[in-house]
Amino acid sequence: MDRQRTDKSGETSAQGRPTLKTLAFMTGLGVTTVSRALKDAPEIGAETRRRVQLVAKQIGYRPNRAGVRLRTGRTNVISLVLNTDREIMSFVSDIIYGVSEVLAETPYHLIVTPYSRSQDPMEPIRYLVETGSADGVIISRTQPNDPRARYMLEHGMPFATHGRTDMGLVHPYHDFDNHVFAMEAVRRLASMGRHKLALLSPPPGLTYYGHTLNGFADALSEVGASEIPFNTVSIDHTIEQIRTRTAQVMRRENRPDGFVSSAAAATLAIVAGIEDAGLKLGRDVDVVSKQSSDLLHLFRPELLVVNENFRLAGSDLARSVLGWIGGAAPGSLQRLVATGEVQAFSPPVSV
Amino acid sequence: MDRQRTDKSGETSAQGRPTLKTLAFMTGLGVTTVSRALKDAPEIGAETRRRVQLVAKQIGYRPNRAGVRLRTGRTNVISLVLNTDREIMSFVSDIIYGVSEVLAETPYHLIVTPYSRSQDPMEPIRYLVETGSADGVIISRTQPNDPRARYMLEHGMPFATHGRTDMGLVHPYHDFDNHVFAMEAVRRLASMGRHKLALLSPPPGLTYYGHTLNGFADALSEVGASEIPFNTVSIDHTIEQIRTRTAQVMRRENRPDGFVSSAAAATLAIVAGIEDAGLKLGRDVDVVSKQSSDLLHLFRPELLVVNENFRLAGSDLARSVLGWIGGAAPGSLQRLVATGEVQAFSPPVSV
DNA sequence: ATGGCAATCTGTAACGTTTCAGTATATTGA
DNA sequence: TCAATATACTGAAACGTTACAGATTGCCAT
Repeated sequence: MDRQRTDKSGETSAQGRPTLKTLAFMTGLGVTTVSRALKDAPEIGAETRRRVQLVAKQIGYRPNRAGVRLRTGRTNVISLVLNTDREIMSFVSDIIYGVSEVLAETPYHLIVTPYSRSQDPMEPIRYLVETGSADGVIISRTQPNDPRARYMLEHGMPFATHGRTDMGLVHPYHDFDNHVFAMEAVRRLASMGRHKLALLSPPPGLTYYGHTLNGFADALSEVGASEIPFNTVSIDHTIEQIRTRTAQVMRRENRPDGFVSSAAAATLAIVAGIEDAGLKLGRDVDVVSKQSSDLLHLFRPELLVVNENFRLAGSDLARSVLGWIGGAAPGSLQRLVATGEVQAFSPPVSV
Repeated sequence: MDRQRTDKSGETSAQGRPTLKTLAFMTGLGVTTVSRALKDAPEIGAETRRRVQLVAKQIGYRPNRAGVRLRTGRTNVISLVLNTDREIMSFVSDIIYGVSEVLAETPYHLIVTPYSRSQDPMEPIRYLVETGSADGVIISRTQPNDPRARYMLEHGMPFATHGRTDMGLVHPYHDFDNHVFAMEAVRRLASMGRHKLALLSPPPGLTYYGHTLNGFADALSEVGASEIPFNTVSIDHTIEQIRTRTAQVMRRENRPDGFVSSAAAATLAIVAGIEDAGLKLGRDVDVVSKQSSDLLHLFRPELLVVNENFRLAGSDLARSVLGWIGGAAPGSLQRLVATGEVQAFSPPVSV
């Protein structure tokens, strides 16, 4: 049995939603004419065009996505590829909101394609490309030599990355300037008299790990501060791991008097570790942290923060992919966001 | 020009991905036979079936979604409808992870359908139903008399709600027992000698607002405690609003000595407000809060918490919608999750 | 007049799938 | 032996869309 009762003439009987055939019947034109009239094709008379569009609006015609997709191969879908087991207190929702915001004005749908710990990160990408399930893809956790970017470039799938790559290939990206972030953080700590600094870095392997490390190192030598190694943990470790590791290092003789943290959740753990060791934030040690929502000052007003806007990242990434799909040069769709200044919430305690 | 070069026989030339026609050509069968063999139809010979399935696996055949969708009307899509401007420190990512987790094992894709402050919450629902863009829908921010649920029920769109409705209609839901949560919270506070309690409630209008209020009231009378009105704010208000309102109420003579908070982010604001008023958590006042990730004890170890698992909610909701689509009785797909016990992280200070 | 041409419009086919209505062959019952 | 029937398979049509290759009309230059 057929699920829809549409008679040959295209007259919708009761339930079926209108199709081109319906419009053709109502206007007395052929479906081809209707189709072209709706997309403002040049060889359609001005009056016919207006008439068709009016009727279409009146009866609430919406093109059938499956029909378009089958015929043209265009899916009107953007896929956001997400790792589902990193990042607590996650920025993921912000990115999704940002992407949604942009796609809402377009015929595009957002589909979320997950992959997990156990999987090859290439798997969802291959799936999307092979099945042609999306017109464009957004990926995060970008690596300097990212096989996903290379693969999509080779296969002509438009995409945008959250974070840059570093393999001489040109593609849209949105990135936060973590080099400058780390430098500003170090400078700020130095200006407060902190000169033995530890860095809680992003996970090694991701591009911004390098950016952060370089910025940190550059600023250290600029201000003449020294590094206390803290590289056995990264922001990908659990809260507990970071906390105990921080407590350990804070109990040592040569302990840091300043921390730079690349993520808000991790900062909670660092502070907890500091206090576990019997030390006090703002007196014995200062911490500069990135945050994506304005909450850390509630946690400890002594914290110094730099804001990273993931919602902006999301909308920017969405616009970039759409731009590439629309024919723009991928090289023109790259954006490096400048770090805002380091913000304090309580007056600094003199050391 | 056609985007794909597939000759009449179905032999894929280079780039095109295999279709039923390809399989038909390779096996020497008709497309109908191949189609039926792949879905284990009874009138296909056992050997043929195995042969077709083998070849299909070998060449990596995947049914074309647009083809299936056009022909059958099935989209293989579940839509998660989200409000994009509530909830900082949002549980949204957890729900998405939970849903993804379940859908990953199925042919279903997850599409995120947003709506914002300015829009009618019915709009995305109508869109989904009218365009048939999804086989099932998940909604949150459920109301006792929810027009979205009613509409989808009337139009035969399977769905599941995060939170219950209360209009005598039966549909799948996943809900956290906020009645019990509020009761346990009050009991715990009372057991610590706190008897003037304030409730930071969910936004009025949502179903669990009522559940929470009732649980709070029931327990108040049970333990003989009294309520300090705190209903000019809800967890939907901004951090700043909650903070200043808390500080106000804490400066009054008849101030609360205990808070029950329905959301973790709001709890940060409550504590900030308490401290703004020069009072101390654990000494002057205790706070019981729900949280969805295990972070509040880092914020203030004196906080008392109850965990709500949104990832579980997501996977549960996904399973429910799939179940309904698959023909299960909607009434059998309802789940009320019991509240875990109130957890403390530091020994209670005697009052 | 006639051929050419621009301006509008139209029918057909195809995208990949599933369903309907068969067809061909082998098997059974009388 | 012949018809009835079960088994295994098949072609055609349809879902809604767009691209291709016309078709029709009127108008102008020759």
